Amino acid sequence: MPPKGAATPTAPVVRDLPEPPVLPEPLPEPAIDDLRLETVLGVLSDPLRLTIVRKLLLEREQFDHTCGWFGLDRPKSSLTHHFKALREAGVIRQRQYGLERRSHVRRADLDTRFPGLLDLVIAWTPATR
Amino acid sequence: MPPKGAATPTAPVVRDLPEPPVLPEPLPEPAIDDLRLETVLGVLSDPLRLTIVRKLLLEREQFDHTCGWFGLDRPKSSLTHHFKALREAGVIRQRQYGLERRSHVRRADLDTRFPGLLDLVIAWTPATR
DNA sequence: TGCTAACTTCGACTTCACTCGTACAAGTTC
DNA sequence: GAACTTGTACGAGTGAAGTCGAAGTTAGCA
Repeated sequence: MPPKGAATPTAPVVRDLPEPPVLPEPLPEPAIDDLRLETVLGVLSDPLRLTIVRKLLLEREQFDHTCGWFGLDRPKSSLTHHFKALREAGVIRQRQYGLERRSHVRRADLDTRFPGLLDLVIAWTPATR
Repeated sequence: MPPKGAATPTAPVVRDLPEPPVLPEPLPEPAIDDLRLETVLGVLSDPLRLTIVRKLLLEREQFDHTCGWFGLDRPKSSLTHHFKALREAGVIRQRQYGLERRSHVRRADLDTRFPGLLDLVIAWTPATR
């Protein structure tokens, strides 16, 4: 992921950028050494959450995405629940951009602690029934 | 422990049961193409079941093992529950040897469908607390 | 100042999974 | 056949997790 917090010599006067010049702090999440396999597996054992993580991995991972970007047909309160579960298990990182809460997969951390796991998520396809 | 299913010729009357084959048939289990990642992850998200699978993988995998072999400090009915869950998810194969029901990991099937997953189980260690 | 959008928090409901006691079944051994 | 061993089946209790409506919070904006 490219570091975009570098102070540019040209002071930004344009304010409608999708990405603020300073990256917001991530919401509370477990440190890489606190990631637990059983917790990560448990949080990934849900088809909806597998869909979320897989979509994050496949499409434009270099950017964060809002909850609404996924186009999931669930109430917002349900989505909040699942995104929170993913974040507290250490699978995704969430940052607050003004009103929006954007997410991306902690790919480097997961590849370090559980190599190959995200490849299984990418290869996953929903059940056909 | 080797299988001891050899029928003794001193049996007075052969019941109307079929002659036992060399290797007992596996208990009902999903075919390899029916293995579902979300189901396998869900069944492996339990520390006790991770312990069972990891022990099967690490110690003398070439043999089947009975439930009692694991030395788990749980009632038998609880162990039955977990072994059944593992078998129905496709993680282990169980065969009936007389009184005993022996289990081993479906390593080849899992490596084919979910490469790298069992390596994560082997590398897993229980939480220290 | 008030409206809107994006998301959270709360709470209730439901469903599901884990735990385990009890009873039962099937081989083994004496 | 009786006792023992190994494990299953059933069912109840408990707690965790998913679902989602309703109300609240916050940032941007007119």
